Amino acid sequence: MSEEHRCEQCIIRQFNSLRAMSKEELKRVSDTKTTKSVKKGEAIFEEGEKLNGVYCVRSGVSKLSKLSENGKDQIVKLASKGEVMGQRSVIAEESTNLSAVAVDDMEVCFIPKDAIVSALHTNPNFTLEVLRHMAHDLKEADDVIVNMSQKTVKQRIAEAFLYLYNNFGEDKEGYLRLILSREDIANVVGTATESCIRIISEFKKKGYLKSSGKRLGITDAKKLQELADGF
Amino acid sequence: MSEEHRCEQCIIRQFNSLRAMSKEELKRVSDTKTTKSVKKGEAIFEEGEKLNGVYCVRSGVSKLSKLSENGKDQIVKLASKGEVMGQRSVIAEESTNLSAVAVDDMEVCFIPKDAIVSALHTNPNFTLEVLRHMAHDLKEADDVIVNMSQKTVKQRIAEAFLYLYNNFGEDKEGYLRLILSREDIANVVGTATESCIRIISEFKKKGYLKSSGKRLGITDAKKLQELADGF
DNA sequence: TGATATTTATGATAATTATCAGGTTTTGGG
DNA sequence: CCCAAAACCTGATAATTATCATAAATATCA
Repeated sequence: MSEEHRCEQCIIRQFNSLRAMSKEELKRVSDTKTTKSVKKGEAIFEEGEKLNGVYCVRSGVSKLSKLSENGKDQIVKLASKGEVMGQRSVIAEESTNLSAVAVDDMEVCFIPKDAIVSALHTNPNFTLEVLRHMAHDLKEADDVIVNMSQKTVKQRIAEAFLYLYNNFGEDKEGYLRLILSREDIANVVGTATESCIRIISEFKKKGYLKSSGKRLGITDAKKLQELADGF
Repeated sequence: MSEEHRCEQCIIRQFNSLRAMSKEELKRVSDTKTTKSVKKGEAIFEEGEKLNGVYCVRSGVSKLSKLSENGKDQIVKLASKGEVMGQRSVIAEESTNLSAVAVDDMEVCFIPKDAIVSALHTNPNFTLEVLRHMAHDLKEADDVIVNMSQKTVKQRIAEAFLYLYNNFGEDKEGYLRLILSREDIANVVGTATESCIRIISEFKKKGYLKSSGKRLGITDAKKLQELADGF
């Protein structure tokens, strides 16, 4: 299975910190990694687990979420092609605070921690690259905090659709490529599923969104943007 | 001014990533750093600025906040002794997304970026140490996101007081050492100032909090904890 | 110290959002 | 293809929170 792809040739790598690795380091990663298929809805890892490595997404999308006491999931991030999941846990040598569940059918590479950790100790370029990524993630997290506390649910939902459009694009008929359930959207935005459904219906009536089957598409991005910005 | 303290002897350093620096690197930091007093209410840097270095807090507390469109500040973090501010901006070579304003009278050391950046490129231990700190901050940020979206204002205020107690302690009479205005507390919690005041009044009536002048103290930590956890 | 500004407080009301309860539609597996 | 399960939808209502208005207490400083 691990003969299928060599990391050295993997294009995915260009998108993440692994590109800062040396030939030798990459070889080691490639020799120890395993590729894994994950069906839609399956978990890759669960909150509280100790991870023995990181997961590099080859295809598909995973939701990273955290359960709260009241039983609701808060989706903190959607990880897709090229993103590495579980870094934080490996770096800080703690158990994960997030669960990763496949939103799509996925292909992920599991890279045992040893190869990562030893590179972190010896290759400052790699470490710095990981650090840059994490700095970026932290900035994004700050933005999310501000949005959560200062914007209304309606604004946050408008923003979520623009996010889905910008990060995952749309198909030829103008429907968002990433298909999320209303419940998942609610969990991204941090609201009740019913409230989310109600607002999506409203947006459809007003002509900002369209739907066909389970697919949703944006029909008036400008209006959504205005809404998200608070007019 | 920079002769006042040598970083090599500075105890503060033990609390942050600088402890992973070599003797030579520290010497360079110490030679280029400047110490600065900041009066309560003064800004250390403002959102959008490009930082030419980082600020290491020697004493006092600073709020790191972000302005939202509606004119409200969201406080994302309170930085105190030993914490380094502005790292993210320097590492990612972007302008800051946060403003830093003194909550107390403060003493901070400004460390020009060159000394930091060159250490990041050559000393993997230092880079890794910074990375570990950032991984920790990111985990905390995720927790904040979940709290913001899943907990009520009342729960978040209860939590905020426990946070203030755990991180800054109390004086001999049992009042919180860090004195924040109701508005600042509201901005930490992400709510309207009036709502914050109302809930603090309620907590005082119920005997969870006490106040004297501008000081506030916890009188029933257990109840606050139960409240924060949702009974 | 007294005048002024700021902060804290509280009431009334409106807006937002969650919850509960019942539907309908859609989907996926046998 | 059919049937159960899941997802989606809508209404009624309750709970939470924001907003506006106004007053009292406190801090600041000339």
